[in-house]
Amino acid sequence: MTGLNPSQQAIADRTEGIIVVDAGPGTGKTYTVVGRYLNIVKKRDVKGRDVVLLTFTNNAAREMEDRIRSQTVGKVPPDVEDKLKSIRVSTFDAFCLATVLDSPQSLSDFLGIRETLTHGARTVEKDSLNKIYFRQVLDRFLTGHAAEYPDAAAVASEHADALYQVIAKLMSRGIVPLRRGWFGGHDGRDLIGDLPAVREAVSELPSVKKKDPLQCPLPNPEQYRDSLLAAGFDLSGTDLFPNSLRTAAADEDRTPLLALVHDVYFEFIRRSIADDRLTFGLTACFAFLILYSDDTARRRLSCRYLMIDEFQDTNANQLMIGLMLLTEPNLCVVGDWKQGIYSFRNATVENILYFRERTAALRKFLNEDRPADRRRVPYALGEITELPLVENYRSSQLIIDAAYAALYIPTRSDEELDRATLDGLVTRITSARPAIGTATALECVSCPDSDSELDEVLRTVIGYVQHNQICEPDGTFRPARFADIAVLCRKTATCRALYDRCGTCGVPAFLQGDMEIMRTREGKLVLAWLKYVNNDFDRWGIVPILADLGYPAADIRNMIAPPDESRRLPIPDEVTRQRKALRQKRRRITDLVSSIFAFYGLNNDVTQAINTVLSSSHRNSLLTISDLINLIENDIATDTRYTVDGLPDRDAITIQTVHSSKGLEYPIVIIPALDRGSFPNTRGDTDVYQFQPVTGLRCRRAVVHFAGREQSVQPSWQTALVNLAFPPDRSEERRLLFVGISRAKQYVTLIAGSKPSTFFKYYAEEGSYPVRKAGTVPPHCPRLSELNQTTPVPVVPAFASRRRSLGVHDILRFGDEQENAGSGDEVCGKGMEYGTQIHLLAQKMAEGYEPTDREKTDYPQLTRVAAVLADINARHPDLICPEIECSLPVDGQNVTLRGIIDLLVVFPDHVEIHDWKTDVEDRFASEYRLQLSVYAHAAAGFYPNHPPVTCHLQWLTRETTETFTPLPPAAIAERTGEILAATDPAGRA
DNA sequence: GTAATGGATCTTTTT
DNA sequence: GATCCATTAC
Repeated sequence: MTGLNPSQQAIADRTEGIIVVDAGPGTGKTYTVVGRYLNIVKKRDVKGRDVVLLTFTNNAAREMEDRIRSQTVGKVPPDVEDKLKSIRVSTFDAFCLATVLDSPQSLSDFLGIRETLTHGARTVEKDSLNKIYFRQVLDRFLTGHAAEYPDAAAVASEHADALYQVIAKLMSRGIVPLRRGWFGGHDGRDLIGDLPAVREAVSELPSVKKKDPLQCPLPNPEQYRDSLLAAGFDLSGTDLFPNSLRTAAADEDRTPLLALVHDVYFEFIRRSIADDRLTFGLTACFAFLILYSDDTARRRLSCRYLMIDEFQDTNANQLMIGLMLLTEPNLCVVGDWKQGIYSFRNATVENILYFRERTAALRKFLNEDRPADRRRVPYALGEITELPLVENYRSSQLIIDAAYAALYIPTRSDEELDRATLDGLVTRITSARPAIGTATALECVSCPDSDSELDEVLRTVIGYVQHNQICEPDGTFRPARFADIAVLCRKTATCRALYDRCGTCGVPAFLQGDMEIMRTREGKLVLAWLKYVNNDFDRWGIVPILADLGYPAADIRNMIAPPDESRRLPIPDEVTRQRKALRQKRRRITDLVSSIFAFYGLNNDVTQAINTVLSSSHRNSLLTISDLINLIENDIATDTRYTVDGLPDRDAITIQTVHSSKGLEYPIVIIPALDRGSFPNTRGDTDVYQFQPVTGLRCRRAVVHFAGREQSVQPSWQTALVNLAFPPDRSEERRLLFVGISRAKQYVTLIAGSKPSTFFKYYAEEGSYPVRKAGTVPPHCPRLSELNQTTPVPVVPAFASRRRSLGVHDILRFGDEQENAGSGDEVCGKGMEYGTQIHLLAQKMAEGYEPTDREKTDYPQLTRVAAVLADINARHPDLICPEIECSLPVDGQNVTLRGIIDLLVVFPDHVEIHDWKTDVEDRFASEYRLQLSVYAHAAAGFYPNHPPVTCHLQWLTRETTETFTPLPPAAIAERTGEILAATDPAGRA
């Protein structure tokens, strides 16, 4: 490969041995990895299968593979091209899942569990569902065993989520419960921690200067009064022996806690295996255990060369997997500890920072029980070479230096950072973009309050677009566009607020990442209109609508509830007219929602997402407006997030979190809300269960027994005291700022509100960066208010090129007979709740669940479900898959249909689609046939050989099955076209 | 002058 | 719960 710079070339050329690559931002990491990969594959004695490349995201894996292909097709000898057919590039998750499904028996053998995972094992990605599942496991377990750990069980049942989290943390470190005792973590000793070190740290806490009576280093000692008294400390005198208190905290007896965590953890694993239910964490942990315990499986999956990308995002478990995978010491890890921002996912930058020590220790652990000829890591680590990438092809030197400065800023006034240590860890990089010249700056803007902060962001955006020049890779300049600008926020809430402001001010923007879309302006407008349309008497539903239209608060009050009738104002015509129009659509929900957005001229990423969510939420039952209102309110209440994928197909700024900006680059970056408490976030760990190698496993809550047999769960003074001696590490916040600033090529604006954080103050006060006055308009820049009027709102061009996503239900027609919904065609006349419940139970039954008698009584249709499932099982299918999402691109239309198949059954020679229908009558049968046909064609697409697919309408109430072959794709395309013509605003125009 | 104290304010990130 | 900051105490 040509075009590699010397530091890149050195890495690509060193194909053997163990290499740690420090790849700073914008240094051409992917390029180098691909070059190195090809150099390895070109070797005569290397087969395609010998090389493995592991990444974290599907995108990264795909990009690596694409780049490898594009650089080789027709450019390398045929034998090399041949090797690339067996290329092994995958994500950690995918690799681990394959490993687990490869040898499920070894896993059960190792753990001593009777049950085994089957090929039908499914990964549940949604963490909220996993927490619910864990809670069930915990509750069931405690029912029989709570008495064995009296106090610990009481705390656990109150804090199931926290227990789940700490167990996930243990998994990521390869600490696993065996039937007896622990595996990994020095046979569980890590859970106790390094007691001498804890004792010493606690005893070195600053001496007590505070007044009596509680001579105790704890802040707010009063809240521990009860537990200290219960623990036998004498609080009567002025002198409370601080030293004995300290030792007692360090040496707290945690035997019951450890026993409980062990047993619940083991039970969670056992039940997950029995239920064929995986999480990301379990899969990774299981893959590790299989590679550890099954020599054959390890050899089968092994490789001679391994490269791991984004190595700063790995955890101990993944590093061990990597070490065991290799048969030779040819490991290349690539990453940048300065961009390690995923500790909440249990990643640890120590893997790359202290690579030498960690690999040596892990290798020792993995080999210690084995003779020399049967080692799991069968090679010596040998020399470990550290090779940095030092040339940055993205940013100006000014930006690079500003980013590096972030790593040295204290997060609170008394935090002391050791400059020398940091200097030792930091590899400096230099800008290789001289063409940028002086067209680069970092400026600071301080605002009086957080509301004007949003305006300031927009003002800054407009200033950039009007005045700044962007340096193209070839060195030429052109005027800046909206699309050159990214606003990177610490919190999603800020992203959302900003997006809303862009909407009202007419600045084109798209929101990226997982967002609480129901809390956006769009979401709130839908909710307000639905309420207003749904209920004549809900006068207050109209308030947000009027406010959004810009009516003054006083006028609104006089429209809704005037202090006296003489002041009453009429509801504006535009609103009543719209309400009337919407009321006529109240039976066509999707149409209704689209009309609401059309009223505002809104058609964007968020409206798309809301449309998809709302239309896919109704299943075969019909959705009422009340159902939708409930759904939205529930989503708001539970902070539900949905993925908004904005395609940058128009000139708009990007709004996203700093986290999701990793790996991306923009000419201009604005980082707002550098406010105290927010960025850096100073909220400490409040998880009830905590685990760190030094302090071990501890719990922040304890049961306090009062004299009179009463008891209650209170903060644990022991844990509080220990934590006081180990202040929280906020270096990740610095790295986050590093990531944010280093996304920029030329310009950065930092914005803070009335209480700027230490981060902001550093740049504004200590650096030599320009400070712009808030509210002042940059020269030549029109005032925002003027801009509001002169810029046509909305600045939303047609979305013709955009691929639309429709729910399958959107293309179904249920006719106007639905006016009678609730009496006739609504599922058994019992509403959506009923139908949803049956689907939920049917799903669980397909997974082996036996409904309770109560459920059988409440839902008589379940008998039919059981019969259908029994029939399916009797025919020995390869796979039964309930509730699987599918999507079908429609030929000739720029549309993808999405839906959820109730039950997908795979046989060796054909595939069946089953759908539960609870309708009393079959009047919608033809629509349902269309629905299942969509599923059928989507399912056929899963399989490369396109097996024949049959559809089965399961009429549960009528106790019949209707089997048919799917309608042709043309029928689906025709209907989709009709629906689009009727609802697409562009089509009408 | 320093040290203690109370009040106000903030409260994530998601393959 | 952690942090900063203004106020109070001496």
